Amino acid sequence: MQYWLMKSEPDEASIDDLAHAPQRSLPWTGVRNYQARNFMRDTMKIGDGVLFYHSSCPEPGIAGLAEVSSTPYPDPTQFDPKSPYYDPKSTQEAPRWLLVDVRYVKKAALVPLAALREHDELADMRVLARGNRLSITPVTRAEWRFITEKLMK
DNA sequence: GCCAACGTTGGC
DNA sequence: GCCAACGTTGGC
Repeated sequence: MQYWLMKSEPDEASIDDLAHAPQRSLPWTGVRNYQARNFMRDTMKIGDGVLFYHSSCPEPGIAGLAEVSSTPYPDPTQFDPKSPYYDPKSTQEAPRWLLVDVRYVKKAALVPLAALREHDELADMRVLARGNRLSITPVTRAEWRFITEKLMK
């Protein structure tokens, strides 16, 4: 059992969108970074905890909790020429991009990015590192507990 | 809209 | 394999 922080632009997929999706679950489409893909393909397991983070929006921060709800499979958007995530170099035989499904667990009062920065316990979080752009980052059990028990009440 | 930081591409 | 140029991310 591991923990993750996954960024999503709320204009694309917000915590509310996830809550109202069929089965309260959505495929995590659009990741086009190899490191983030590798986390989904190689490391994530069903049931892993997810901090659902809203990025590129007026109030960036952790908006709720989710969980990994599938094993990895090819991201269908890579094969769709009309999709902004279309990848002409990928093939059905050797798909380049794999994803997992993520299921809603709960919505919480937003824990803003600025609030995360206030706590020494979270100082090593990858998402807080200068220049961080990785959309999926591992979270330690201690960080997970601190955020879910102390900051999400 | 700005711009720092980063990942990817492609010429050599 | 190097590295400059380019495109993207994402907070502010």
